[in-house]
Amino acid sequence: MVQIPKPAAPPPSVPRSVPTSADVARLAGVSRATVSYVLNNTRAVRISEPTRRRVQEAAEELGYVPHAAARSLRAGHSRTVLIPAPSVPAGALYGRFLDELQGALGRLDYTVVQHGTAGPHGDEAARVWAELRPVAVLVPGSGLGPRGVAVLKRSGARAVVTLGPEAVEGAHGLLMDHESVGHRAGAHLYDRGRRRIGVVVPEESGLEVFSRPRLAGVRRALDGTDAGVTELPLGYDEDCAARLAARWRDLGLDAVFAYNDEYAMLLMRALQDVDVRIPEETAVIGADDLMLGRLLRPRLSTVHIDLPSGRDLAELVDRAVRNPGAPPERHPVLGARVVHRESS
Amino acid sequence: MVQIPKPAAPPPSVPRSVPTSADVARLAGVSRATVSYVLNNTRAVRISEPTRRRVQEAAEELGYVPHAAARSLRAGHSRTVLIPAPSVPAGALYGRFLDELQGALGRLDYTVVQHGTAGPHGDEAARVWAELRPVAVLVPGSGLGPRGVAVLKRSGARAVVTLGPEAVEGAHGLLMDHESVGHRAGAHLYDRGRRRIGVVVPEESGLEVFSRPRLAGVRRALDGTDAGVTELPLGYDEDCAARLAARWRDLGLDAVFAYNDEYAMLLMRALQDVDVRIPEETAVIGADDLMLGRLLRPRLSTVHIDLPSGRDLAELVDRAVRNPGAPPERHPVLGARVVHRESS
DNA sequence: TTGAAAGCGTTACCAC
DNA sequence: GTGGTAACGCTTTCAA
Repeated sequence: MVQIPKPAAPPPSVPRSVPTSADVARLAGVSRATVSYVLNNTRAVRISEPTRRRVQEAAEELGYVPHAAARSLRAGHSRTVLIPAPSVPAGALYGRFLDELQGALGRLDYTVVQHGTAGPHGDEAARVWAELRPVAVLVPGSGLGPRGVAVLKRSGARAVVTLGPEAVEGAHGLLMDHESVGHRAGAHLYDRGRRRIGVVVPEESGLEVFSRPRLAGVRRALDGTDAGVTELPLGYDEDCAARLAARWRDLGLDAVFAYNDEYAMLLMRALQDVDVRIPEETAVIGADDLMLGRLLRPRLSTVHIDLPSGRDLAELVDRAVRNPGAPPERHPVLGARVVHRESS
Repeated sequence: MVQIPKPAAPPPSVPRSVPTSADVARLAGVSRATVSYVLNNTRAVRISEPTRRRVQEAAEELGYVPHAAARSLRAGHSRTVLIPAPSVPAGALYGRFLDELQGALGRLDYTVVQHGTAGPHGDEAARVWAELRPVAVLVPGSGLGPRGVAVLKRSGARAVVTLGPEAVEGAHGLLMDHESVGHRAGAHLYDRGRRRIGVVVPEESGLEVFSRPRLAGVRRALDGTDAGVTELPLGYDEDCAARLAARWRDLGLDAVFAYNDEYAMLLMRALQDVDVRIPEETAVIGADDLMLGRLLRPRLSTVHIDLPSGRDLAELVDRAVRNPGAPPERHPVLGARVVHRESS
């Protein structure tokens, strides 16, 4: 059979295939090099104005769009910052933070890509991420170990930043100190004279990364005092909350740290429905300082967490990319502080 | 100066560059082709077990990870579904929907990429998206016109699906019928005997796409009746809400459709703070049927919106990718219905 | 000022 | 069974 090297004359009315720079060159009557020069505004080479125009018109007419993969393959690097989508429905706080971060990275000329990892987790997922050859990877939550970091770095990632509670070897870290969130909450309740303190632990899987250190923080705050801590598993669901509220008086608690503001709202409502007076009978404190806490009655006390601005984190990434040899930066995210309102 | 073609012996302790399949082949003592066969489990070719093993061990040792860009460049297509991050802080409803969709697409073996477009909007942005050569693009909100769709299709996107309120030429569409959301709310309030109806219109920019049709829907519901509609601009902010509440009695309204549950909560609280009785004095209804509405007192009436499941949308995408010639599917998202609780 | 050609990492088609 | 080789789309030296 004869192999036809190229379809002789593809009817111009049906441009089935995606136009390439070669097509543009052909139409403009120049070489592919010239097309590249014109479309990238290469300063080192001067192209005559008429040629320039012909190329631009040809590109326009064909609807030519450069192929990012081919470009970065040739260049040997990309400016893609990969942010795996958290496997856990993260809170509203994280959502806002992410938006801000995306904007800031965009302004530094990075392309932000959020990758929804369907299957594998942790170090498994790192291999998938590495296939995309990002220049930097920002990993929320925990789950990535030193092995995963190594995989990413070996495949060209110049910066790996974890946003989880603990530092990972080889990676920069924004260390969310959830333990101190719990500590602040526990100390606050203790100072207000509470001694039998409940701590809500969400039943939703994946949230343990945050809830465990928060619980530990409360424990540490009350360690060596006459106060006791009771763990309260709770699903994010009206029924679960109602069931917990139903046995509230048997629990004999005088305060509760409700993991975050959303769980606090859920629990507070359930308690009010069974006539537990807040804060007289039971004090309630949440965390994250969401708007909704201010709208509740009584107004919800909360632990405000000072996340770094998206700009700060974007600059950390940029710094790390520019200087990949530098030792990992570890930024403890401080600034957890109690906002005392009416519920405690 | 003499150009050295290849560094003679890069010290194996410092593998500075990213390992390629050629490196694996070299280490295993086979050709690149064989490496490809082994690592991709190519059925058509049988590779001897010892060779197989050698290749796998070499890949393991080098920490080889295939280069997705090179692969899809060679293959001529990718399985990337691009979802631009909405320029607007979308609500919690959309967030959950997106999570579900990501999972469903992942299960169909697509790679979901959320692209945070920093700068340009609409058809401008389409060019940037097209550079990534996605097999499908899912555009939330409006802003993409027929030109943008054409750009995407010409650069190889086999499916473009818009999630906005109106159909776009050439694109499949999940038509969020926000007009009928407003219509349902308006009709409900009218049926409850309300005649002077306020409609909250968020001041946050970008939300007009949703708020305008919702307002129009209320207007249509009350058209030709003795009821009147008052537009109420409101920023998502306690102060704005307080200012609006302060002049509430001057407005003389007996009902309000608060755009969505979050704005409803904000406004309801502000009204209660100035002793406007709900629902006696003013009925309040929101939209989106968020959990928080059930937790408010009085319980918040709302318009529940039946979004298609992530699985449904994933299947629409898959169908469209498999059969790009098919005419655009237009799915009106129906199922807006009032959930009557206590606030109206 | 423009063109020819090499090469980025991968895979598929043919020979051996 | 295994190994060359070409090609995907792009940029960039080098040469004309």
